[in-house]
Amino acid sequence: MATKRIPETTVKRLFIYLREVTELSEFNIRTVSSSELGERTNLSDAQVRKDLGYFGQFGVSGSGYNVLELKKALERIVGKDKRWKVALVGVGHLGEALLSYSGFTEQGLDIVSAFDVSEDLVGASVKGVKVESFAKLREAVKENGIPMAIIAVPAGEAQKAADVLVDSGIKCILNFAPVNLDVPGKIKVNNVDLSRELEILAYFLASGNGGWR
Amino acid sequence: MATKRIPETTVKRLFIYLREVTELSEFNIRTVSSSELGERTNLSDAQVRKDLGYFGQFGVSGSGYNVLELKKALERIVGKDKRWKVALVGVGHLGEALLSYSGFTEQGLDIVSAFDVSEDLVGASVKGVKVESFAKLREAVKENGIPMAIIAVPAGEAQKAADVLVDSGIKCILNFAPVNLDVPGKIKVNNVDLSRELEILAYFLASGNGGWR
DNA sequence: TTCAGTTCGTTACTTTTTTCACAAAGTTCG
DNA sequence: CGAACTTTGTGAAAAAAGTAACGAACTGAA
Repeated sequence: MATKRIPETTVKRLFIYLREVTELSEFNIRTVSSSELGERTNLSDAQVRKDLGYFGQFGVSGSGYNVLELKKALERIVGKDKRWKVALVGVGHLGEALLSYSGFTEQGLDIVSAFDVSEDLVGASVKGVKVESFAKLREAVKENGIPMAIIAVPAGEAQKAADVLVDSGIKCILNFAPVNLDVPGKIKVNNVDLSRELEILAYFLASGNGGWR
Repeated sequence: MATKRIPETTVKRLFIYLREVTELSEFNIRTVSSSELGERTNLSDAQVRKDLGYFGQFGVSGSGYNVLELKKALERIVGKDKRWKVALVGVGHLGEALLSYSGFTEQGLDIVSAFDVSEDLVGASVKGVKVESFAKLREAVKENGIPMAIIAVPAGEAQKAADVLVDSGIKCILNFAPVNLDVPGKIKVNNVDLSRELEILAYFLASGNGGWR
């Protein structure tokens, strides 16, 4: 493997593989081949082998991958042996849904504090997390060394939220607001635009819908 | 332009451009150059021109693109001149957040009916949309010719939901459940895995976090 | 009108990502 | 053990995506 650059597309797929081997392990399935894994994930066998190949040799010729071993290896690779603190900015409907979502905790991600501008919300406790005033965001992130944040505020407020987060020393941001955040290059931003995902589907419907995949 | 295949990456960016020109038009800005548009979206000017080039010639040498014209052209291209009916399957926290989200309506996407297995929810009205029994999903989608659906049910129920949707003649699915849905190839699926988006950020933190972008 | 300065549209080039293909390694079964 | 399979890991080939470069078109000022 040496020190080769890992494509981001590969990184994304690692989580898909991990999800799959986790499920296989729950069914006590011992081994899985690259083609089986590919079928289950709609990817080619070659893609699976190449992706895993970036990180070492996990397979056995003739029989495939040991499910438990691969699971452990992937967990180590993606950093699932650690837990991460996350700050949530914006406790509207989406923010609340994110707080309620068990998926984060299961994956080692703990939303440790939530912030909102609404005085009605501040002080309330949503799913065991106390909502604090937006004014305290900067200090809280700084003091607790929280490395990542979720922005779930309206589009108009998102840049302001990002500015405060950047100032507080945040490292990465998951942004749900439909705007392009302007942040320093060293900060990694991941954008999720809920309506755009549906709009893309509408585009395919509109454009004669024929032949994808 | 002729009949050239449009890369999906380009399609995704069209929505980013559209968002930007919409904002520019609200500020009564008349023209925008590919480099300005690129700066605002963190893309290269060449990228902008190339993407738009797939669909025709919208620019004027020496001055750039007419904002209003480009906006209209993009709206037509992405099908925003139409409205789309959407079915929502699963009215948990996330489903509720999606129903409350104004972004969909603004973008021409109308969640016209919602379905859930919980008897407590059925009959209730969430944001003006009546929650119906999951048992009625098939018929409702069929009768109303609803072309797309959102799956916002727990992972364990997602495949079942997808099966019913496929059977009812759905064309596209936006899937929030962290599973790979097994559906016929003619059905377009878009997956959004909320926790994975955060996990990817955690991966970058874990992996020495140096040098992206 | 002319000229210097912009900016597009497009083709050629570069880089990245995916797929192919096959030797080497491991398995299974008689 | 040996023969017939299976399956990996990995370079080489192909495809896709992104960048660079440049002629042509347009603008605006002198």
